[in-house]
Amino acid sequence: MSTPSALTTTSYAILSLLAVRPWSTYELTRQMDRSVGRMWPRAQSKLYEEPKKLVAHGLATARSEAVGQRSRTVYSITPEGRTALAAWHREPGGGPVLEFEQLLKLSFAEHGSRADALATLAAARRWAEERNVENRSAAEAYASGNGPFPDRLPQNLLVGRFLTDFYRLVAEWADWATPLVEAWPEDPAAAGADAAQAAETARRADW
Amino acid sequence: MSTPSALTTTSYAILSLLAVRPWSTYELTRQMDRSVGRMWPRAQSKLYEEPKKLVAHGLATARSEAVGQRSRTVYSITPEGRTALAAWHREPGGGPVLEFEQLLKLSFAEHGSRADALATLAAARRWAEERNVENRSAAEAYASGNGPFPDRLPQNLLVGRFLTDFYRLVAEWADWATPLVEAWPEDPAAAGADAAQAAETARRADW
DNA sequence: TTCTTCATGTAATTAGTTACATGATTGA
DNA sequence: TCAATCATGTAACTAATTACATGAAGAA
Repeated sequence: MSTPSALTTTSYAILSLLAVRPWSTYELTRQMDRSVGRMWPRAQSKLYEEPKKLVAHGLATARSEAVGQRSRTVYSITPEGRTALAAWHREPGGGPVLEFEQLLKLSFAEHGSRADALATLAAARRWAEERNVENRSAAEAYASGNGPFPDRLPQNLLVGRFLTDFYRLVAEWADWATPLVEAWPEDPAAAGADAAQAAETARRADW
Repeated sequence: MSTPSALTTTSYAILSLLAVRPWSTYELTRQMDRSVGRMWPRAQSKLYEEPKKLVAHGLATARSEAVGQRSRTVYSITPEGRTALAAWHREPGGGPVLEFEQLLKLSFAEHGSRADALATLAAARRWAEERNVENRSAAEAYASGNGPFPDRLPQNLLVGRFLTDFYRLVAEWADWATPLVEAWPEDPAAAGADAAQAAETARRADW
């Protein structure tokens, strides 16, 4: 039996959840969908693999429960797991990494039509609206004291504010960009520059 | 010889660059560092692989140039490549995907110390500052009409505004969060909720 | 009783990263 | 002429995704 592969940020994300309380794998996938996935998105199947690694490292234990005929696995953190988490928090941690395909397309809008660019902007706007719907419910629940894990409110506030402002940023950016693109000619390759907006953007970068 | 694997967003990112002008692979890596990498970050080595795939698909051609004793490869887009790009622009495109390890850590700050959390916030602040330095230069160059590819200014304006506002968001968020965390007790697990800030966050999600 | 959705997991594939290697160029 | 940096590329590895499979529970 070889040594298990090194822990990744994804491992620590799951270990962090286990430090709150024990979860079954399926419950972990739900949490990823809702909370952790907003800042560390991963596919479901990962969440069935990573806990096994945690167990191999001695940072978690697995318990099998019966649900009808089939079984499910519930994971719990160990004291060694808590030690590992504390060590992780002492390390720097990476800044935001953004992947934004729609922005990539707009960046090369001259190879598509103006209508394509407008559709892309509309999709980005919708994305922000959809994300904000659940986000708003969560924020309101917390504000009225009805959120889950009320003792974790101070931490959730930090996350909630960032995401709230991020969704807002996307929506406001799309609203700002749409009239600009509407003013383009049919062929974006022939679009002219908006000097005022370029100057304004430079001004906003000056802080 | 089997059919080459399907094109990914990364393929189209590179194809988009080739549509602007031919580039050597190394030049492509520079562009990724500077421009495209801000919204579609990929490792250098990818940029040596993907163009080969484009050639296999007939979307680009490779030409070998001599540089002293060694050779370098310069890639150009084909008419089929331009057609493929146009088709790509007609498809929806994904919304922003954010990976933010520092935020993940703060989200579970109760498993570290208050000092850890403050260090993480400071690192996020620095990250935003560093990104903004180059970003500001680019914005100012464009605003004064000295940017590269001046005919692409309208597109670059859309990207530039988003990134400018994003870096600003990170910095302002860190500035907002720091005094909150400073007010925590030594052990973040014992921190109390700031009801006013929770209410304000809910308000900001209301649009 | 059948259909749908919830719940649980595995297998195959791949996109992407890290690490390595080395020639060319330039400036001290 | 040596060191450092720029430039060019390959190989090995793995984290992550997509696709698949199937049992349980509840609704119609």
